[in-house]
Order: sequence, then structure tokens, then C-alpha cells
Amino acid sequence: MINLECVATFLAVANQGGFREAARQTGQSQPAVTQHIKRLEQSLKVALIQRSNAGCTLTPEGTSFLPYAKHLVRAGARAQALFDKTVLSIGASSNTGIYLLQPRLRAYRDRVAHKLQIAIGSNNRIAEQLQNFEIDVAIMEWWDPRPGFTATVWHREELQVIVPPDHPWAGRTSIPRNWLCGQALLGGEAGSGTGRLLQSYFGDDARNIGIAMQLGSTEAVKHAVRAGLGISLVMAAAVTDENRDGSLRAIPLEGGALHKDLYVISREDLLPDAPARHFCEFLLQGETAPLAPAP
Amino acid sequence: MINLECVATFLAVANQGGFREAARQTGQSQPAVTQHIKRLEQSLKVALIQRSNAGCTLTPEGTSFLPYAKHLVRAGARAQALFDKTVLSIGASSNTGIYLLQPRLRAYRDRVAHKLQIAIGSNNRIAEQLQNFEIDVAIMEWWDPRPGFTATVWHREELQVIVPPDHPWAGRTSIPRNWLCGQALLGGEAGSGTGRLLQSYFGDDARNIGIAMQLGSTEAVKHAVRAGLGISLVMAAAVTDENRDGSLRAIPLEGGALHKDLYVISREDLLPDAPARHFCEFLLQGETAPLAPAP
DNA sequence: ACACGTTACGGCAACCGTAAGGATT
DNA sequence: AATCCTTACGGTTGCCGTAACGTGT
Repeated sequence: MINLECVATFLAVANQGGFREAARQTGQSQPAVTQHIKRLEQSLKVALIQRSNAGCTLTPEGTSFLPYAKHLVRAGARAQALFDKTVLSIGASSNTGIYLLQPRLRAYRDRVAHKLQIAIGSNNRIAEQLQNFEIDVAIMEWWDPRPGFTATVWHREELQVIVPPDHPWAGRTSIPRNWLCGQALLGGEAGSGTGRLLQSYFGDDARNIGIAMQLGSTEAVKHAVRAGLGISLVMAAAVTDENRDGSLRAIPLEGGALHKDLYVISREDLLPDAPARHFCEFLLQGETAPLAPAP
Repeated sequence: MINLECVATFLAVANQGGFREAARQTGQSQPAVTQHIKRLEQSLKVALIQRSNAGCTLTPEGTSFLPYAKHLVRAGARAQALFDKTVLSIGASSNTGIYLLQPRLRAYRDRVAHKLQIAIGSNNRIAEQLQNFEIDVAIMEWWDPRPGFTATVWHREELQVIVPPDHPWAGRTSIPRNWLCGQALLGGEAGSGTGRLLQSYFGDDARNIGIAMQLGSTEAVKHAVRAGLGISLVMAAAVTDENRDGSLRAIPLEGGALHKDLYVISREDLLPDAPARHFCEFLLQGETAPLAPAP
């Protein structure tokens, strides 16, 4: 059976591009690296690394092995840390992680002695990592319920329309709901649940709201709106700075009825004293929210 | 770092409920099992197994470690078999796996010398396994596109209305599309994309088509329809038998326009001679379908 | 007394680090 | 010649199986 230490050495070589550097990084002698790679290659019966005097490269087999290797090492490390009460690996989907979670995270770090590992990525990527045993807790904008995991709403964030300062709507203090019909909104990250939210908020009318471009990130959307490419709908917290300094106008919908629920997700079978559980409780306290299934 | 062989031994003990049986299963001496468990426990610094003379049980820690252990061993085995050209692990979502894939699978098995491992589960479960490196290829009814994977339509299957033999529609040879509006259909497996398909086919009218019960499987739906609990919409291949013996009537929609695309999904970076790639090509040949992104 | 897990022990093999050896630039 | 990986070698450690030892039923 595969040896995880050999796999870790393989990753080090792949990263560093050489046996010598890999040896330094992993804190072992250089011949040990040779042995690890050789053992791994023998175990898989293929050559993984093209040796050369000027920079080692991965063979095609090495390239296809790479994602497996990364995953195995991460999953192994996470299993290893399962009962270490001082380590917690948190994943957050980009928008939440960038704009909303930081203060709570800071407060949590100052409050406990845990070594926090934070992974920020797309909502989909974080879901994948949670499922792959690579993180303990995920803070997400959208979650497809799955057996074995619990999802709780920890925060409800208002979505606001953002327009450039010279837009006809810029002076308004609210936007009637039906003004959005027929508008093409600039889309941010795919898979973050905004489409589904529009669907449930506008019902049939949602079909009249087009997503003009899927720009991949809220930062990109903000720049696009500022450049006059269109308008968008984003979490209020994502544009507090721009709204203050005047580079964008963030305007609530009339009645303020459009909110995005943010979830905290973890595995079901956590021990009572698991850091992940502790963190969930920390997030939920003060920010009372009922347990709710994902939409 | 965690040792996968110890983890495998832990799984054996958890399954068998005793060190002695685990030793037999894994083909080692019984004291070796003791050592493996001890090493694992020392590595994690918690007790995993409650020893007893009458059946070992998992401690709470052991229970929370169990899913990690299962996953690690499976992922390790899959990585190990990555370059073994004679092993292929295929996952199929239930309906497809049960009704549609069997003949192709049979033909493939007879044609190649591969050891086939077939996993059949809910669409969601299969997606999870594909992502977790536990299977090489997935045959799915719905796939949320993710980076690192390729999805190709391999088959387009007609959906037909099924009604009990004594239903007023039973004698018809087709059902006008708008008859379904206002009907409550019995739902099968959740997450298999039928809802999304109705959405795109009926557009706004889809809201008038309710999903009455989510029954979890097409088998359950068939029995419920037969029992007069309602009607449903299922893949034609799922009811050929019942349609022939008269226990159900399967009726096309007028124009036959409602089809479900079935996908074959694999990782992107497959080697040219990977069995997974070979299988994909086998599935696609003869059943020509253009490459299409998932809906 | 029996069945089960643990401990003790001896031998073998795996593993690592040091040091020397090729190969490439 | 310098740099890099590989090979050779010795010492240590880890690991396994056999056998003897507690322990609970």
C-alpha cells in the first residue's frame, strides 16, 4: 500500500523542481528523497519524475498522479489532526471569506489558542474540500444538503444593487423591485447561489433578469460596474468601502427584502469538544439564527 | 504521518468486531493487528477501539475517525490503481446504472480484460465519490460542472409519462404538454436533475407542476403509480418491462420533446491509455453525441 | 477451561544518513 | 569544475511472527 510520506516527498519535488530543494523542505537527506521517489515509482510501476540536471519535471504519469497526491496528503494531515484540539481548518467561500468573516475570525483567533488554517476559494471548491476531508468547517454562500453534514444559517446578509456614481439611479435611497426586471446584472462567482436566490425572490420574473457576464469574483464585478459595463447585486458588506468613498453606489431594494443566507457547515459526527464544533458555536452565538436547511 | 496499512487494519477491526477476525481478513498475525491499532492510536493520541473479550467496539473517537479511515483507504487504493491498466472503477447514478448501462457494461466487460468495479448510488453520492478519488468514471443524470473534470453527453433518453392501467389517459398514445400543468408528479431520486429539466422544458409553467412526493427511487415511484397514488415522468428505459406486461402505461409527451441527457464524467488529465478514457470512448462510439456542457 | 487481546522476544528487512560515484552543463 | 541525482554501505530502527502471558466469561 502507498506510503504517505513518499507521496509528501513527491509533492515537495513537484513543487520545488528538484530533489535537493525537496530534501531541504522536508528536512531529510537528499538520498532519502531519491529513495522515496523510487519507492513510490516502484509501487505504482511508472516513472513519475523526469530527472535532469537542470530542474526535474513531472512525466505525464506524474501529472495525473499529482491531484491524487495532493489530496492524499491533505486528507492524511486532516485525519492526523482530527483529535488535536489546537488545530482547526476553516474553509470559506470567497465573498464571505473576504468581506464578512474576517472580524469574527480575528475575534476567534484572539480568544482561543487554536492554530487556524484558513482556505479561501470558490463556493464549489470549498464544498469539494469539505467533502474530501481537507477542511473541518466551511463558511458558504450556498450548500446542497448532503447526508453526513449539518448546515446552519449563521448570518443573513442584505444584497444591494450597485451602480456607478454617474448612473441615473445613483441618487436613490432604494430601488423598487420591479426595476430590476429586464435588467442584465453582472454575475460574480458561479455556484454561489445568487441565481437560486433571485429565482426564489422574483419567481417567474427572474427569467427577465439576465446574468450578463459571469465575471468570477465580486472584485471583478465591482470594477466592471465602476467602468460602466453594467449594474449588479452584491452583498452589502462587499461594497462598504466603495460606497463610503463614492466610487460606487450601493442601494437597498425597496423593503430591503433580498437577503442571502450564509451557512456554516460541518460534519455531523463531531465530538463534543472538537474545535470545529467550538467554532460553530462561537459563530452562532451573538448572531442568533435558527437552524435551517439550505434552500 | 499516518500509515495507511494501520488504517486498513483499523477498518478491518471495525468491520469484524475483533482483532482475531481482522487478522484473518487482512492476512497477518493477530499481534500485528494489536501493533497496528496501537500505532494508530499513538499517532492520533486517542483510543479508537474499546477492547473487550466479547466483541470490540469503537470509542466515540473511533466513530468519528471511521469516515476518514474509509476515505483514506479508498483514496489510497484508487491512487495505487491509477496506472494499473486492468482495473477500472465505474460509478453510476441509480437509474442509469440499473436500467440503461447494463448492456453496454456487459459488452465492455466481454471486450476487454479489465477488472471492473461498479458502484451504484444516488447521483449525489456518485458525484461525491468521483470527487473523492474513489471512482474513475461516473455515469450521471446530472452534473454540476467543476474544474478538473470533463462531462460529455453519451446518451439522450426520452422521458415518458407513466400512469396506472386504469387511468383515464391509459389509452392515449401521447400526452399534450399542457396536460401536465396543474398535475402533481411523483418524484424519484432527489438531485437527479429532473426538476431542472422540467424547468427548462416548461419554463414558467414548471411552477404549476408540483413534485408531490420525493420517493427516493424510480422503483418506488413505479410502485406508487401502480398503486394509484399519482402519475410520474420517468426515463423510458426504466419502464419497458412494466409497459410490456401491462402493469403500467408509459406514454410519450406530444412531440416527444422531453429528453434527459446522460453524462459520462471523468477527470481531465487522463493518460491516453487510461482505462477510464478507453471506457469513455467505448461508451461514446456508436452512440454519437456531441460534447456538451452540463445544463 | 476457553477465547481473546497483550506482552516478550528474536530475526529480518526497511530506512536513513554519510560518503563516494556518474552524468550533465 | 560545479551541480545534481544515484549508488554503496553501515548502523539503527521498525516491524512481523512465534510463543508465552494476563484476563474476562
